[in-house]
Parts: sequence; structure tokens; C-alpha cells
Amino acid sequence: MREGSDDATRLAAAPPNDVRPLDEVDRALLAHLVADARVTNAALAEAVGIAPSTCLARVRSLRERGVIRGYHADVDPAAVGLPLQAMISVRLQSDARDRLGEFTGLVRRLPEVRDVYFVAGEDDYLLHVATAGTGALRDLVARLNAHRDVAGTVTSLIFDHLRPVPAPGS
Amino acid sequence: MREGSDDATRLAAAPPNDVRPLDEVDRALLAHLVADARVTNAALAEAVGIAPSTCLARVRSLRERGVIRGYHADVDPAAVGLPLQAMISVRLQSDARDRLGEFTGLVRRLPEVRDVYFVAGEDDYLLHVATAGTGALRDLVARLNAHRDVAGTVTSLIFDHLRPVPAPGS
DNA sequence: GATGAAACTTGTTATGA
DNA sequence: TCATAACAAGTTTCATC
Repeated sequence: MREGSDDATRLAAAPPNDVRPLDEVDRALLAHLVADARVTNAALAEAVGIAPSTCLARVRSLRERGVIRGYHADVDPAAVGLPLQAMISVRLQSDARDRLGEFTGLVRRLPEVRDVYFVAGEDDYLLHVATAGTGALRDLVARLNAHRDVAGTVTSLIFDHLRPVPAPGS
Repeated sequence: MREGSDDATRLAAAPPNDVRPLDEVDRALLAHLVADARVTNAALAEAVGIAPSTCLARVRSLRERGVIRGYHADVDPAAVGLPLQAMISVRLQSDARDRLGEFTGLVRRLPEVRDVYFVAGEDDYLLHVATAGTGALRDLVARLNAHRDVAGTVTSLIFDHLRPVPAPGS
């Protein structure tokens, strides 16, 4: 429950998140796992210069502490029938502030939505979406605009999306 | 070389990308691998109801056809000392059109940049960045603005970033 | 914490159906 | 595509430093 469900939760600070500083080995492990989440434990251990058993314990610790949030395959949207990507800026009604969680929950459940950025400034959300085509995109934008909390949207087509994955060296 | 390096490359259509339609099993495999890139082949095979050997061949084919572009660990930026995220809109000079590749190559090499969206409309790029703090963000924006091809930038702070990972069922 | 080696589990390939 | 089997390779535990 990110948004909190009672006053105590809403007003409490973010969880401590165990911010023990990471050492060089941890950073090397992360770099390798970001570049290739399926490296074997043995290969990873050798790459960073520690024993496999140590490597296993380190990676498990990173996962448990929340430093590593998960491992995901990166799928080409076009290959699964969603070739048209867009960034949709959403501005909410000024009286919708106490229903932010509701709208957030809604958009994150839309299958077209790949990223939800909750931003400061004139707009409240940036939604990175992937759709089947202009018709599907138009429908999606219409649905968003029809929501009672939405004051307006601006849609920009995305020609290309790059996610630079730093080489394990850095 | 995404940007092309000679006229023939620049004018050629995008690569065919082998758009054979995916069947139900392929989609199920993708859903599971997006949710958890480290599932074992045996578990994956059982989850989608095929033999492990078939599963291995299917997944390898998806990878080779470019449907699966890679497997990446998702690391919490705050945990690695980059707690301040922002979206930077970049508008290029109108005469910079024939140097798009150059600027793209530059920004994708900046360590702060996590996503590069090349968009249509008034702006040319949206850069999703993660920085150590306000000082680092200010420096980054200043460096971008100092580039000869940059006409202007607009920076919005990101309070939160969600990547909805659909459940393997969908 | 880190290690090396043993015990165990899993991935992988090949085969024939 | 599957099932089986055999081998190679990886993972995990544990006693020890």
C-alpha cells in the first residue's frame, strides 16, 4: 500500500529502506545483473572475484534488502502486437488530491501502461503506453479523459525508446 | 547502429523483424519471463504446460528473433545513491536534424540517463534520469543546455515511478 | 563475512517416437 | 512436439577459517 490507508500511515515518513552503503563488490554484482539478469551464479562470482557461495549470499541479501527489486525479461512491444508507443501527460482536477491512490491504482492496471511517472509541475502523471495502433491509442486517451478526476491530457507519439544498460565495467 | 551511418542505411526501411505471429504458448512464456526472468526452465515449462526441452527451444527462439531483447535486474535507484529522479524534456535546434544520431549517442552514454524517449511534437527527447541530488541534477541540466544542438529544456521532478508488471495470468 | 568442497538440483543435449 | 535418459553444469549447504 504505497498510498497509505489511514492518517497514521499517510503522515508517516517513508520506510527506512535499510540504506547501508554498498561496497565495490555489491556495485559490481548489480552492474552485471542489470546487464544480464540470467548470468549464472558461478560466472557472476568469477566476474567479480569472489567465491560462488559468497556471491549467492550477497545477491540474496541485495534482493532481500530491496536493492534488487526483481528480474524481468525485456520484450519488444512491437513483436507482441503493440507497435505504437506514446507518452500521455495527465493533469488531474484540483479537487482530486485525496484520490490520487485511486487513480494510480486504475492506470497501473491498464494493460497498455508500461510506466507510470508521478511528477511535480503542471502535469500530475506521465504515462508511457504501448498500443496496437492509432485506434487503440485514441480509445485509451478517450477513456482517460472520461475519468472524473482527469482535467486534461496531452499525448506525444514515441518514435523510439532506448534504455541504456551500462556495461558491467562501470 | 540504430541511427544509420550512410545514405543507404538511413533511407532503408526498418529491419523486417520477423513478425511471425506468436501463439498462446509464446505469450504465456513471455508473461512469465517478464514477471520473473529467473524462473527455471523446468518451472517455466510446467507453468505453461509444455516439455522442458520444448520450452528451452521456444525461449531460445524468442530471444534469437528479438522478441526478448534481454533480461535485466531492476535496481532501486535510491539504494545506489540516486534518489532524485526527473523527466527532462529536450528541444533541439531546428538545424540539428541531421545530427540526431550524435545527440542520441551522447545522452545514452550519460550514466544518469535511464530512459531516452524520442518523441514527436514540440519536444524532441524526454530523458528519464536518476541523480544523487539537486546539485547533480542541476549540473546535468546545465550540461545539456550547454550543448550546441539544444534549444531548451524543461525539467519535472519525479515523485514516484511504477512499472506495472502484469501477472503471468494475463 | 568469506571460503572450498561435498551433496544436491537443474539445465542441456541427444535419441527415438 | 514430446518423453526419456545420460551427462554437464549450476546451486546450495556446511564446516571452517
